[in-house]
Amino acid sequence: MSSTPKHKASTTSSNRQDYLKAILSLELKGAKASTSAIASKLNTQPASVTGMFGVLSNLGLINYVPYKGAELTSDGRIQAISLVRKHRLWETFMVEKLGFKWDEVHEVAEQLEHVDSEQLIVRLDDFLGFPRFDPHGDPIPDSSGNISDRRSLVEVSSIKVGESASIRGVLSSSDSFLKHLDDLGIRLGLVFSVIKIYSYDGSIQVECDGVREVWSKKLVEQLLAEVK
Amino acid sequence: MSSTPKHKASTTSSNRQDYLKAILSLELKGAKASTSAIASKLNTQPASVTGMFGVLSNLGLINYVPYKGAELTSDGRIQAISLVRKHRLWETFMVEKLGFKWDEVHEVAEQLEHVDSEQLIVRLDDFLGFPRFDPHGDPIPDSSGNISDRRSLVEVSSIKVGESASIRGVLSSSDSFLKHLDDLGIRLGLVFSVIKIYSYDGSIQVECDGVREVWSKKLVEQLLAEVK
DNA sequence: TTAAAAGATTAGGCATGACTAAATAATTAA
DNA sequence: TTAATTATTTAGTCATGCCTAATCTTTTAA
Ligand SMILES: [Mn+2]
Ligand SMILES: [Mn+2]
Ligand SMILES: [Mn+2]
Ligand SMILES: [Mn+2]
Repeated sequence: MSSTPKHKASTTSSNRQDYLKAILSLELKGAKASTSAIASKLNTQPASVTGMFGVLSNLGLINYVPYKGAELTSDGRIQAISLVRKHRLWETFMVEKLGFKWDEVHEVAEQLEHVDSEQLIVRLDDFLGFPRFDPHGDPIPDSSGNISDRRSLVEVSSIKVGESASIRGVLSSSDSFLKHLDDLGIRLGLVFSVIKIYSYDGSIQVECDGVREVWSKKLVEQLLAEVK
Repeated sequence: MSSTPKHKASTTSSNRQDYLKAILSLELKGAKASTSAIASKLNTQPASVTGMFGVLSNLGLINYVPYKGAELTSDGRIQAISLVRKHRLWETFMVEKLGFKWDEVHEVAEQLEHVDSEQLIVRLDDFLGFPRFDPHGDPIPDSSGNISDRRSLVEVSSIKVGESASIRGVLSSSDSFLKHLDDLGIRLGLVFSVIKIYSYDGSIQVECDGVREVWSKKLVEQLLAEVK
């Protein structure tokens, strides 16, 4: 039992961690981490971001030039990537082990990612079988911070006849879509092979567990898979 | 992604939750929640506790009379018990699913307990099979806040010949003790029956999975079990 | 090339919680 | 019953972060 400031004096508060993560996500998109961009991502005000940029800069986590935005230093990048790793592992845990839907886990992971324990993540990763992608198809950085390329996942609609693949993620999280997946028994990790492609309407015939089914074009355009 | 104050405006900050939990733990021991007692539990100063007592009192979570200490209101009690429930479920998760030792989980649970999601706990409880005791033998409050009596656990040393029981907790968390349990293959949930009690040295012969072993007096005095 | 618009920073505050030192109650011992 | 000791509260600060309004900079458009 201990009050908040004591919970293992982590180097960086959960607040600051979220800023680093927000900066990383912009950098990965090739966008500049301006105060207004970060403010809108974090639901805060540009003036507050300016203040935090000063703090993070003093901590050596970003390079900040007034009016020019922020860039992660290698220290800051390491922390941001570690946060992303935790976030995605927790999302995977919630979906794979606790039975949450793909669209229900983000907010909670946003909290869980800040739990400070190296061992917890090492063991969680192991428990989950070292997953490489989260339930949304986003890559999970490994313990050294390497992020595999999301592009190694493809839309199911682009898989060739005869190829086998496993479902790894989704591009939409609408209720109706997730419900439809449920109805069809399509879940993360499902292995299937493409038997036939119907050019008439873009639907495809697949085989899963020895059973053949047809998936519509609309469906397979929203599904991500890893080809074997 | 969102900055701390946004993480789902929980009614009570994690800080305040820890205060409520500290007060509960004193009340359960029949002790008074004085500012100095709470301060020492939370590693803070009595003056800080006085301040927080004012806040919690205004929120209707405690009754506070200056110089007389604090008492939980029924609202405060509900919140404190809910926190204890989360804490113990997370400890159980870490030990049973992630393979942590019994003495390694408290600090991390101290953080995890503050993750704010009703569903997360409902599903975690289910995933764990609705455990009634945590790895330390402490009862896990159910979702209505009922706490079963810890006294329904007994020291293994007090079990009669012919009775069956399952290991539910420990009274010590010393490294050497936990290591010894490991060596003997004694783990949470292990089912055994008492075959013989040796009055000479207080050791007992037990049968687990059809195999007979002898456990020393020192060992069985530190082990808690639930008799069938 | 300059004026308006958009973007960013500073200034001045506020809320939460913590800390130290000083003042005040409540206990305990004489 | 009084004096000393111990416990608690108050007063005055500090650090984090957030907010609004005002004041720059930088861009964009005339
Ligand atoms: Mn997410
Ligand atoms: Mn977060
Ligand atoms: Mn806690
Ligand atoms: Mn415990």
